[in-house]
Amino acid sequence: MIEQVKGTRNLFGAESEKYIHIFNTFCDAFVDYGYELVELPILEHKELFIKSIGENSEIVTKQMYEFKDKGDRSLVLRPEATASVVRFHNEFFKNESKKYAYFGKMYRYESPQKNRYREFIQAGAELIGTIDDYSELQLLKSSINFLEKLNIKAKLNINTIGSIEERKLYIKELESYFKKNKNNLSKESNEKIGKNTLRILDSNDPFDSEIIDLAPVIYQYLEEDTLDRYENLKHNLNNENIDFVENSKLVRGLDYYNDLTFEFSYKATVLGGGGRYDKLAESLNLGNSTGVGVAFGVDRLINCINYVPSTKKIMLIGQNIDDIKSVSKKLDKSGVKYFLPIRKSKENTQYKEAIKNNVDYVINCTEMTIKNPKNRESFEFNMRNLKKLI
RNA sequence: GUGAUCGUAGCUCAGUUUGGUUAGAGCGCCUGGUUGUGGUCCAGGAGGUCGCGGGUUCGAAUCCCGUCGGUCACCCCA
Repeated sequence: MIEQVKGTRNLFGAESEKYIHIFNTFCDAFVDYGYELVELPILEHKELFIKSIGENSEIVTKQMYEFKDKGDRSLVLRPEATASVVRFHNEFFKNESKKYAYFGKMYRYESPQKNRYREFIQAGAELIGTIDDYSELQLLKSSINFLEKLNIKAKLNINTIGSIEERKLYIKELESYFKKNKNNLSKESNEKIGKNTLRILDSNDPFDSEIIDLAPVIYQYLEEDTLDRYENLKHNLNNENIDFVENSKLVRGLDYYNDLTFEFSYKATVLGGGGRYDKLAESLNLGNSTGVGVAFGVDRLINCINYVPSTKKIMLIGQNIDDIKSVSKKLDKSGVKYFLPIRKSKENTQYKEAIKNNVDYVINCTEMTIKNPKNRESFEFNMRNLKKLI
């Protein structure tokens, strides 16, 4: 038997219903509020991610699906979309400021487990061009609105990681601190010293916790301007009554962020995150647009929400096509949607099919009756009776 | 990349310890009948390369090796 590719997912039944609901909710929260939906290619040049995410990042060194096409181009399946959106923006709207929304598949070659797939879906939003603190605020507000519409009470964690220069300084200090204490750090963390020093802060090995707790905090290495901007954001959030937790150890996996970084988590799961990326366009040689963005893991949202569709399901049954046709014509005219039996099987079989599909009303097109299979109520079929029920 | 665990019918699983006719069950599916305040009941039927490949053996679902896939954890992340 041909098995499915490792780390891919088939969304079906209740899961695909959730998928539709999440997409619709995403459009309600972002697209309907002026974020323009952009459907970008899954294939991109490898270079785009090396120059944006960072040469030494885990994603670039280990996790990209890459190959040469027949024209000898080095292509990859996109591991994330922010760099693509920045590429798109600067290709077509270089001197403008715009808001974007995207919803699509991403690919990372990792070992799959709960809430982590090799082919996964991200829903994200980006504000690109000349942006400011108000841009950050509204992105966070839209994100919270999105999660609330999905009935998720997520926790917002925020942090500032300063400019790239400030961060360099901090990393240097952190590196020498960790080197001094390397005997009290786990093997994994030791391997990261010098290569991925910041990421050590993220370690959840209890052995590391003491050293990490006593590590120098980034805020000591930031310029007054940077801290002012951060204070300003916190002020704005408070002003909007948005709950957040400040976490000086919040370090995100992509190199291009500066100043603001944030994450939305629910229980132990990170549902989404993002931040500011003012130098991303520059590092791609695409100009000097600034930006801020968020991305949500749609698979994680699917795994986390409870959702029962609220529209009533109706199914028509009957063995005579003409009978069904006359009823369906009336429903079509009123814009009422319905299921049809998969074939002209016997009535009892069709009735069972309706029950299996969990429909709310069955219309028997031969008897011209409406039946509720849950409580066995029966009504004469006409549009007035039906409208009363749905 | 590392580790644990699983893989037999569409689904849930028994059978693997101790190798032995033609590999089973329940549910589901199909056909016919029954019921018609319709989900019941009866009869019949379809459906399996026992994940895949190799090895040991007279003989492998069963033992050994490899591999692919699922689940989970580490790592990392959304």
